[in-house]
Amino acid sequence: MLKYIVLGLLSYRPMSGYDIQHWMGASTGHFWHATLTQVYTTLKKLEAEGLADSHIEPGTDRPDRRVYRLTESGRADFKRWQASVTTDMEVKKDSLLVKLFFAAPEDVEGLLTQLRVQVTLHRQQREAYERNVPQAMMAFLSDQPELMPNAELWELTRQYGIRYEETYLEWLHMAIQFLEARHSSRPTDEHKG
Amino acid sequence: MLKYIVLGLLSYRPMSGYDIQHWMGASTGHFWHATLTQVYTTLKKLEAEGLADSHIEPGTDRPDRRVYRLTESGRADFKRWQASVTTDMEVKKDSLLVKLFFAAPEDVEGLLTQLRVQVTLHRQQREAYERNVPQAMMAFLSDQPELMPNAELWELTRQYGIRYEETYLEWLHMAIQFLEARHSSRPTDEHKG
DNA sequence: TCGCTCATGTAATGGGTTACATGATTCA
DNA sequence: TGAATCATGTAACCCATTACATGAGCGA
Repeated sequence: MLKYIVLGLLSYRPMSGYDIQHWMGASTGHFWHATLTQVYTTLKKLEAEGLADSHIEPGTDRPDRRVYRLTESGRADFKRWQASVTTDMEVKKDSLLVKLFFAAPEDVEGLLTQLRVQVTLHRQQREAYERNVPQAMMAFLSDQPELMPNAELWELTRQYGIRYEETYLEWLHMAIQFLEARHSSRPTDEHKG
Repeated sequence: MLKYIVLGLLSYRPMSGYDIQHWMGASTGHFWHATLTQVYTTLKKLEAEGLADSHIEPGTDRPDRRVYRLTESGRADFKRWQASVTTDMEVKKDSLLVKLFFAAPEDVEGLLTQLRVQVTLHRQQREAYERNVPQAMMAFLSDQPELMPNAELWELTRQYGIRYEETYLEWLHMAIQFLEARHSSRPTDEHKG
């Protein structure tokens, strides 16, 4: 799958591995990410498969860059993938839910701590979608104004991110309220006889 | 991570690999899943690490089963994990969003097809949370009524699943409406939630 | 001086999927 | 008769993470 994000970014313009990692973080980062290592190995594989080619761009006061460009074959492969209909739903793995599911029901305090930390994290994530992501999109567009029509699609995925975080936060509040209510209705051992 | 789902299920009662796969599908299936192969290899590793032990239960008219049971060490390891606070947010990878992000803006028809298929899939998923998941929980509880207090936590994760699917569906409708409007005034099939 | 950004990669390991291999019983 | 359920596993492969290795320039 990372293959297609890399092909997708290269379909906009030629890029180095470093560029790809950078723009991936700013654009698809909230629904797909990868480490730099993975990007470099993916690019190497794409070149071996003939879907991209590369050349070295010497840097004057910066390190040399290996810049990759889509080949015709690469562009065709990407279009073929775009046209294929996605019919499988991948499970969104979430270790917080695993923890909650298998928690000891009597350890309400521990659970509440976990959930409150998540509230902070998901708020930060929502902030990022509202501030950083639009900024990154603008930065990209100022380099390539011809991608303006694509920005509408980017915006749809950003809307998804915002809605997702809002739902997560609402659910967290609900869960916290529920557990708090349970907790206070259960007196501690000291009061029992 | 699968390690902890397996430990979690074994903390309820001793089980075979087949059992674990079965109950995982019915319980944590919507936020974590695994193939049978993976379950068997995970169990083997748990036994090698001394976190579980196993014995063969001969089957009379069915195949023999290798039943695993948590060791003290396994129970301690699981508790340690439960107490550790989850502070990293894992990115929920979604190839549909990748496709949407990198789509050709002029191919509105292709996009609409993709999105409409997703509506069907996510409706099915929502149905599953509303019908199959509660049934599976009941089935498990009828075997082990003492897990009744845990069922409240299971229910919280189910609520998460329902909310997630509803948000996804709302977002899909929004995206479809948006693209239809852009595309001009071509009437299409209905898609009500 | 410390940390960040720029810039490239290899090696080892771990996690997960697919294919392969086997075989009885039950139900439509 | 054919599919589903029950039940176990190995081998090969692919994908992803972490650690390792290098090194210049810039701003606080």
